[in-house]
Amino acid sequence: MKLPFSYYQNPDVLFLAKDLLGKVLFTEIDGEITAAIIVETEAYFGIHDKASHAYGGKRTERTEIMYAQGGISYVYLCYGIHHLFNVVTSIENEPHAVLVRAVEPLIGQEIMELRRNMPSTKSAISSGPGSAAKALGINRSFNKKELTGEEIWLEDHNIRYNPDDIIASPRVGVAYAQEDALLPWRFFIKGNKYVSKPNKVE
DNA sequence: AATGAGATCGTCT
DNA sequence: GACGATCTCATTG
Repeated sequence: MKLPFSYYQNPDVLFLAKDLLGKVLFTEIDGEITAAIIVETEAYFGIHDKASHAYGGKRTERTEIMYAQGGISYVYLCYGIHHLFNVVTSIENEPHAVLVRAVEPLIGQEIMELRRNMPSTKSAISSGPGSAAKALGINRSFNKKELTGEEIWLEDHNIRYNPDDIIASPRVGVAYAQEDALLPWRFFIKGNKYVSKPNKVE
């Protein structure tokens, strides 16, 4: 059930960003399990991607984890408020990553409702990278965790989408990346209500 | 429905 | 000292 470490070693981050759609992201915190289906992702293409924190081969204390081999989490604080969860992918020294931008609550919805202070029927409960992470209880302490561990992991529940229902569009909030901001490296499930607002076209 | 501003802090220059 | 891979709420731009 749990996705094996080898799954994340795939060097094709664009493939993985699409393939992660439909996979189920679990967290266990103080014995409380929550899980949600990934319905929106973005690929960050290592050192050649102006939108990536690792652009140009930049290595800092924060970005170092992106250079690890795939199968580790990269969680960082954005705008001083939100924790954004990424899946580090590919081989060592190839700092590819996939940002999880939206999830559909599956297990432990009552717990997510408490964390987000809203009913799980509202799409805003886990729409957008900051909200999705918060619904699953992901904060900075989840940085650099093995995704095959006991605190955070992914499972394949055999949820499959029709290729026609997977939409590719430009990534959100990366205007500073100039021409790379136009690359269609955001992937989401057509019609899924938890997909985040920007450019939500069908 | 759309727009705008404020919140808030770790990281890097 | 400046700046975000954002979200929410208030206003009506």
